[in-house]
Amino acid sequence: MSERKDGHLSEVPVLCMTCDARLRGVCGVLDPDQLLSLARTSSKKRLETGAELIGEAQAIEGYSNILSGVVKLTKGLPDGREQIVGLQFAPDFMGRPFQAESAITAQAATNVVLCSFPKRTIEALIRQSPLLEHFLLKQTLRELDEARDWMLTLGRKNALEKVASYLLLIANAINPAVQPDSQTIAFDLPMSRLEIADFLGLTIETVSRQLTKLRIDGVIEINQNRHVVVANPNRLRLRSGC
Amino acid sequence: MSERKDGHLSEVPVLCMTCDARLRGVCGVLDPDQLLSLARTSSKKRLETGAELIGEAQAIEGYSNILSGVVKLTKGLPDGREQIVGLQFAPDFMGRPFQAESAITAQAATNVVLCSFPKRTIEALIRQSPLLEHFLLKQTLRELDEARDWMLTLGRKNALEKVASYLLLIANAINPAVQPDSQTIAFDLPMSRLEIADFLGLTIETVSRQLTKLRIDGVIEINQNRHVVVANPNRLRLRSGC
DNA sequence: TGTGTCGTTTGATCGAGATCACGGCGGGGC
DNA sequence: GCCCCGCCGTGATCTCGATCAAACGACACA
Repeated sequence: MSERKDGHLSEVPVLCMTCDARLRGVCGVLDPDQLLSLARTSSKKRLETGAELIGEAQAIEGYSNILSGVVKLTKGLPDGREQIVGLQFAPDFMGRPFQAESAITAQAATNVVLCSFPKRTIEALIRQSPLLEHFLLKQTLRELDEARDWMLTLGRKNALEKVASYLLLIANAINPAVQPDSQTIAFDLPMSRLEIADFLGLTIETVSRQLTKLRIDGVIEINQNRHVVVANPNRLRLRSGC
Repeated sequence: MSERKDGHLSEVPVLCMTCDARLRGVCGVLDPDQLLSLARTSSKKRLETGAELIGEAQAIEGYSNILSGVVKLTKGLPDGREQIVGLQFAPDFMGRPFQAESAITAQAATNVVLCSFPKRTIEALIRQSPLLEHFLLKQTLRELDEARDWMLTLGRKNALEKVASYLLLIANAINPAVQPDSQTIAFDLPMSRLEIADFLGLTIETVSRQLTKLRIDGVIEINQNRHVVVANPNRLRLRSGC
């Protein structure tokens, strides 16, 4: 298994032979029998924006490969306050092994296509295949690193730095081909202002104002609310606090 | 391997035969040869409060079992702002497999005793022993859950809720014997006001004021700055936002 | 062409927590 | 004893982001 520069695994274990070309046949983690049993139980699903994959305290029924789109993981307080605690992009593998019920809500932030498997099948495979467990450990460690990075942002950055950090994060996640530092990047925001606010621990008004500030300062361009152009990513990095 | 109610593993793989009785000989994860090679390379270390185990961007040289004390994991911004992104208590296993250099700083928050092993030894063992990797996956998943819980606190709770949440977290971590919900608990804070502030994304003044508020409201007692008595944990829970 | 809704922006005001300032307490060295 | 220094508490003030309020643009639909 090789790694991309950003730490994502570029070759994920094949978890479904019916998945798209990028995932098909890449990895020798599973033997043909195992692949077959997976393929028999897997199913491709399309989710509309906003669809809930699983809610807090619900029983965990399966695991999924994200084939396209963005899934947000959220936690809420009883009074309705919400915090996004993680984002998952293709080709992430989603699921929480060894646990009966979910501690978080998973929801489609964009239209999402995923390939999902029953809990039992995956857990049986984990027991059989140390390589699969190794893969899961690496992905979990990466998610932990990302979560800790984000804790620094949530706890210690101001609103402008948070928004700048968010734009850089999305740019990297969506555009995995690593550019030289100062090259123009353009991308569509996969989330609404409310979702960005819930990710950053801010309100929509503050997010909007900081985006406007970055626009007026000439750091970014925004078209039709969602399309962002960053002429010089270094100027953005300067405003991200690190 | 069995789990305590709070999700910690009560029986960790033996990683050192010279460690204290609680850790010695508990687990069949490693075979006698492996144990022997570990014992040969392991060393017991005592660290004073404030001692740094590893710094950001430093090469990772080893792994450790915490035998006693509390270790804080921090990330900093270039201008000096700091955020604690994790706390580790005995008998946690500390280390970041599969990575050449550390993304965080690890520092003793109290006096700490640990049993440490060279990187090469542990990584060789991981390659040999799927059970050890399984153990690491479970611990990493637990740390990820804890990090995400804390992201909700950092992003969406106010100062009073943060301090109340912190007290509950410490009470549980230090006093792993699970009490009935409403029984009096008492413990020593393992961290200074500055460290608490760096954990909560607040300033020392705000931490101090919220502790005073809880004291005046009769929710907690504080003696000699560090010793805390919570007569009715439910009253604290009510103020923690969840 | 109006009319509704939803997501967003912008303006005005408020307030929680940061910042600045100072004083108290306790432990260690001499 | 005295002084010093690190940690802590508290008061006064300021500021950033929340809150409240209104309007705008895009789109759907009649």
